Amino acid sequence: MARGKVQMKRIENPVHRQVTFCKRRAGLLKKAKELAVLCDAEIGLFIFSAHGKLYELATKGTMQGLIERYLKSTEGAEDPKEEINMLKNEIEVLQKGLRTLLTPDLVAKYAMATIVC
Amino acid sequence: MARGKVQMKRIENPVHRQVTFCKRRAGLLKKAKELAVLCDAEIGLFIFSAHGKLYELATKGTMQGLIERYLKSTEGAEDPKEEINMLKNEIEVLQKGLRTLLTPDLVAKYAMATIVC
DNA sequence: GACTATTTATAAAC
DNA sequence: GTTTATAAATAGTC
Repeated sequence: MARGKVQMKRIENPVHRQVTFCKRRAGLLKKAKELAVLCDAEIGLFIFSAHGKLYELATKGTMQGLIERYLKSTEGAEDPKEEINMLKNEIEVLQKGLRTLLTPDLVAKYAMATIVC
Repeated sequence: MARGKVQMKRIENPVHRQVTFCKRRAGLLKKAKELAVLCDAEIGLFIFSAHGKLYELATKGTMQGLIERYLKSTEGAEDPKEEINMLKNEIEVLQKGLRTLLTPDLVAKYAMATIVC
């Protein structure tokens, strides 16, 4: 994001990857706290490093408490909801990829604009 | 963050709060995905809006799977003795670092030798 | 682990 | 939802 765009793929250089992990992890935790404070939300966030180390944030109470709330709010429709969300995510990713390749006339030609229901 | 700094407290205007919630929630989810991809991390993130609506992201597998991993990695680590020992070790390391910097007369002057209980 | 040049995120205003 | 001016995050560097 600075002094050069970043490619959205795994950083291969282990030193660069570790440095970026530290910086962005700190940034992510900060943003999560800010969202919770500014907008009165409750956030549970946990990050496993590639080597298995855990970093966590629970903006209210304990992570266990938030996890219980999460499980309660999802119980009853777990599997279908999970699958639907994963499929929606995949569609989103594919569509973003498509948009970068398609010119407006190609879109018109193949009517790709209606790819989404 | 733009056209004016933001005060780190709950946004009182409900419209502003809702708009900010949508924008920042999207930003937070994006940042989490980026961290996972760039640094080969696994992230579980769930957000309850002030009104109880759930937004979630699991960068690998399902949130249930990540929660299980989280619970495993934290179980057993709650032993107070374990944490006390780790903190004592850290203090020892820091003190050794200090001693390499302090000359005897500085130690005498500030009585740093008694910094630990 | 501090310093910029840049990119990104986003608050306010449409 | 789009735009735009500005604040924040951060990639590369030392």
